[in-house]
Amino acid sequence: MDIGERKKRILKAIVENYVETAEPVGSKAICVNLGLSSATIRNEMAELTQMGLLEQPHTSAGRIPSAKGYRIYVNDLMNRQRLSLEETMEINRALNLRIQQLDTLIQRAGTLLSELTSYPAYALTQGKKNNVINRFDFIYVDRFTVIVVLMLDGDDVRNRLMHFPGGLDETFVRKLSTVFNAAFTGITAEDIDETLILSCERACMDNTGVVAAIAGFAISVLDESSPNHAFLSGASHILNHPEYRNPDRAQRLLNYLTGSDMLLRLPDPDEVGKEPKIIIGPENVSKELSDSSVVVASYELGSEMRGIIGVVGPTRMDYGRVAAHLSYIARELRRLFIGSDLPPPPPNLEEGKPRKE
Amino acid sequence: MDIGERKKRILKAIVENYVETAEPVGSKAICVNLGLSSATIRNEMAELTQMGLLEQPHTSAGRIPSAKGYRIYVNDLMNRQRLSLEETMEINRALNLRIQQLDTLIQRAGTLLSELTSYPAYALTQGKKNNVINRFDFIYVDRFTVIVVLMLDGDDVRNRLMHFPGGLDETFVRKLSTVFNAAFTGITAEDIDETLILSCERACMDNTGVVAAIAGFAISVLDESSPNHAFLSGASHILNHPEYRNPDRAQRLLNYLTGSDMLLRLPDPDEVGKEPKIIIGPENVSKELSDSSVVVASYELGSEMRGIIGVVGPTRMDYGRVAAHLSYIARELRRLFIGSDLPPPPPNLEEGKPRKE
DNA sequence: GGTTAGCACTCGCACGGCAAGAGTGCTAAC
DNA sequence: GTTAGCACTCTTGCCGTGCGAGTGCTAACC
Repeated sequence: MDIGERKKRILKAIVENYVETAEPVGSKAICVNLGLSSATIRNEMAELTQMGLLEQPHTSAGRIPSAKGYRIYVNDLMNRQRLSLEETMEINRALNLRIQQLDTLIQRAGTLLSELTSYPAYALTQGKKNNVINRFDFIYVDRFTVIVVLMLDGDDVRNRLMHFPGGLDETFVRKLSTVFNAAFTGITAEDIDETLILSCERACMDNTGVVAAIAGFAISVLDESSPNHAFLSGASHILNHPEYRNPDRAQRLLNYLTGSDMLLRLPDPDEVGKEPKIIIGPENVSKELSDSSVVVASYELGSEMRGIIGVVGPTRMDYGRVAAHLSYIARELRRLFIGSDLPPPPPNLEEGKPRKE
Repeated sequence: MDIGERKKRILKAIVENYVETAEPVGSKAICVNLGLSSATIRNEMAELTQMGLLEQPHTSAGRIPSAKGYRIYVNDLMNRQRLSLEETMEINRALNLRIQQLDTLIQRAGTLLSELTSYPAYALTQGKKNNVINRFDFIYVDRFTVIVVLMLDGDDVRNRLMHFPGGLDETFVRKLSTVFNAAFTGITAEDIDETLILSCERACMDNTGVVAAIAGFAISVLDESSPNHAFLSGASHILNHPEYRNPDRAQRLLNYLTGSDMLLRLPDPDEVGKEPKIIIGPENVSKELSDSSVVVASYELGSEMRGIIGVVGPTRMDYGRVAAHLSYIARELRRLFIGSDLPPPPPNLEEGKPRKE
């Protein structure tokens, strides 16, 4: 859409004024900044309204930007903001704490994003599907107890302590190790069936269900090893914004955000670039968000984990500010991961050597 | 406090009417049910007000129960409610799904409680502090990679895959195993200090930091092994209740409930019995809850995990109904745990043998 | 003496009218 | 093309009013 230079300046002024005040913007409010009389602005406003970039709540009120107006603002008019030194310092400080779990890091990033922007933030982790078993190890604890250690693709390691009231001896456990490593490595959940388990039982000469129990553990690990989590932070922030002073509207959004199927509705990391993507009001696919906006970016932590992180707020959102924060946090996540002296493939979500700090 | 029989009946009627309608209760509203004239009720009401069991928002309004009034209602007057068959069935259905993680089970119980009562529910898990190491095992993967498996008290097992770019051979790993099992078992986080690590390094003849890295892992496991989690469900339910239609008040409670220090402020399971404990308005220690009530019970899942589960809502809460639900869910959690054919000490949060279903 | 009918009184609340203020669209002059 | 001026519209806050719910008190009643 090609609109004149002056119209752009007016639209920009209206958006920024409205974002700040949450009140419809009248012609007088912006005429001083633009060096034009209010009448001129009114004429332009009328045209911008005709073009669908502005809306008028009622005849004698000022204008507010439409979704289309925001879109043009975001695409062409918005100043790319940079964070102040203090802000970047704050982010660094909050994220650089010794983090044990990648999950926790992401959750903290979400909380931080929410605190900095005063909007609810969500962070989605999408664990890599390490659905291939690389090796089995069995630790013989005592006659009734064995620890089964399963190594998966992506250097993920899982264990389970298992009790077998029937008792078993070390020779049998060694046998188990041989058999399972031969039969169960390089396979996926679908490959494990009755036949495979039966053949293992025969190979181990087991009729006590030990083999079946271990196979069950393997299946459950393969099944659960796409640990998608969604973290929501600062949901109550929406109550600060006048558009959600209406409790019903606030509740609708809150319900949507905390709904159990949230995970399914979040965009796929593939669809979201590393740079913040801004989705304005009706551009959202889910109608519950049709009067809210979303700013979202994807992150990737090595081969281990990826996901998206973003904020949700009213369409009247300070997109520039939010995008700047989000962009910085996403970049920082990446840097933290690559820049840390983690060994390249991070062992089981934690670092292998103490980190220098 | 000894109040007359008739006053009790009146108080009970007022509480129940108020819980239902959320409106101050006038003398006429309850006179038919009690078979007394409104004037008589008025006289009694005046006395109950004098005694501090009722309150009057303003002169020409009805009465609402005071915190003291609720307390007497809860202690003496409330009918113990039982759940309907459908309700118990619903609970059973929701909880009996195949649960992999105890954490998930508790979280689901919280969500269920929230859905059934229409109040926010929180569930706190307080993992047993297994802060003693029982044994070390080392699995030699390749020249640069070792999996360290740590067995803790309470049959908890942790592992970590570690990369050592310097490389190490199998003999050295066996040495590590001997040394660590000798020096590091039966100790707590405080026992691990520079001296201990140095002596291990000497014993292993290690100057590459491998020993230090493994000790670091041990410390981090000991530190983090009190996995307390707090789950909050259905927070947005509060917006349904007229007392929280005021967004500021709603936000205050929401902020409190989602605040990061929530864990610290929840009562200790020891202080809470298995039967629902009802804490009314100002009886709450934290002033943020002074106009809200809490109904809470503790649960215990074997030696593995315990915690509390409860709901938060306005003082005008249907205590009988909430207590009935909470009581049933807490009992069901216990039954699920004991009744399942988990081996008595459940191995690492999961079952050791496939469960019959 | 406890209970009840009656009545005056209080107070919150919803309603309607009114004035003020903000903002517009249009016209005419620059 | 720009701007000053003006009539018009519409919201908002305010005030007074009437209504209704509910009370407290008194006097009669059982």
